[in-house]
Amino acid sequence: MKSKRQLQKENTRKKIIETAYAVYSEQGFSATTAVIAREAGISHGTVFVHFPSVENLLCSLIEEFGDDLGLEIHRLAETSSDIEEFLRAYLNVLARYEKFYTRLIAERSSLPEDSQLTFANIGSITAYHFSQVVERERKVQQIKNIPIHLIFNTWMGLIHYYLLNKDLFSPDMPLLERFGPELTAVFLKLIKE
Amino acid sequence: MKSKRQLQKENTRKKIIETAYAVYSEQGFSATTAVIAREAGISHGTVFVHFPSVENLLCSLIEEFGDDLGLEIHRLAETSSDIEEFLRAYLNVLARYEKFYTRLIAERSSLPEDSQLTFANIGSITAYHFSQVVERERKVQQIKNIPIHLIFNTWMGLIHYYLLNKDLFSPDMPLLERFGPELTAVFLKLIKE
DNA sequence: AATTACAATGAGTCTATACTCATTGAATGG
DNA sequence: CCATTCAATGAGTATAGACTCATTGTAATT
Repeated sequence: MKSKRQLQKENTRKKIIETAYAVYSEQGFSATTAVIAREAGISHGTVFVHFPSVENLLCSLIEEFGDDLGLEIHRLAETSSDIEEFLRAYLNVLARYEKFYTRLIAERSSLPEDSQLTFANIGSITAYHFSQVVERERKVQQIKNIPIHLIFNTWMGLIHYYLLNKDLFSPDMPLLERFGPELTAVFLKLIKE
Repeated sequence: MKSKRQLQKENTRKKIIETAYAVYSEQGFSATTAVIAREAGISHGTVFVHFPSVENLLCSLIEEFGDDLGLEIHRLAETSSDIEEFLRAYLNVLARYEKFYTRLIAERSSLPEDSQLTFANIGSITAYHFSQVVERERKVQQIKNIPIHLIFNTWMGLIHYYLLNKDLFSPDMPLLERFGPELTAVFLKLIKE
């Protein structure tokens, strides 16, 4: 049985994580603890009651995010019947996290090393499931004779390039909503014989 | 006729630009003016005699870099006989600036707005010449019926993705030297019928 | 009811780094 | 040869932002 205090503490921790997620999504990772505390409606010092450092907060946040995203991608890889369906579904999931994900890829190099590693895991998981789906597809359809990791990297490169240049391509609406279908179609056209 | 003083001043300015270029290439743009001054063998205050702010120094630096790179790409677009030759030559030029260029794309979002705009110009110039070369090629060879800007963005996405993940793909040697030819070959295979 | 534990507070400390400016000494010009 | 200019200096200032800790008030325990 959880005491009132424990519950309160957990709530506060959750509140910080949620607020940090929202604030970082909007302002990027240079947002300060002061802003997060204000938005969360708590005092500045409280952040450090729950997390020993911003670095630690950030890492917890990315870990949680990675677990979520990884889980969804895993599910997609199992349920999708072909590569087209998988790519579409993948972009739909990514679209839900678009702002945060875009911040991650845009500012990755300025994150603490721990956070970078945690984020790199998300990449590995995605690569793994992507490869599975393509291998399955190869038995059914003609896909160009190109190493699978290069096919994957072309896909990720294309999606990341668009996300990173959202200001250029789709300044006024979510990028994946605007360009997801077109990018999927073009990518499929490229990899097929 | 230039006085000894003018020469001295120009030299110091050049020295600062060169040193900043080298330091930023190695350490990223979070490198401090203190480090640049030390490496340049001048005192800290001198930096601010020549540039009103780090922001201004950075912008001058990127402008100069962009002019160089733009000029070379322009030349390549005119001299290359086909797309394969152009892409090869393009990567060779980029390889000379690899470290700095990679820092730019990795840390772009944390640069001051001026610098981001200056850098965006480099992208436009590249896109323009790239398109020219592909249009020329289209008359000679079968290239998939895909809008040219998407072909360009796929190429840039692929190259940037590899540069941004250099640690993963080629931690111990320049990335473009290691992967340039392979990436060119795969890209050409993708866009041809 | 009294005592203890502890989540939360927020004013205050510490550090990093951009930027300033009075001073210096060499180059320039009359 | 003296006066003036100005590039260069580097100790000093200002600011931002992470992190601390003595204090507070409420929940838990006795």
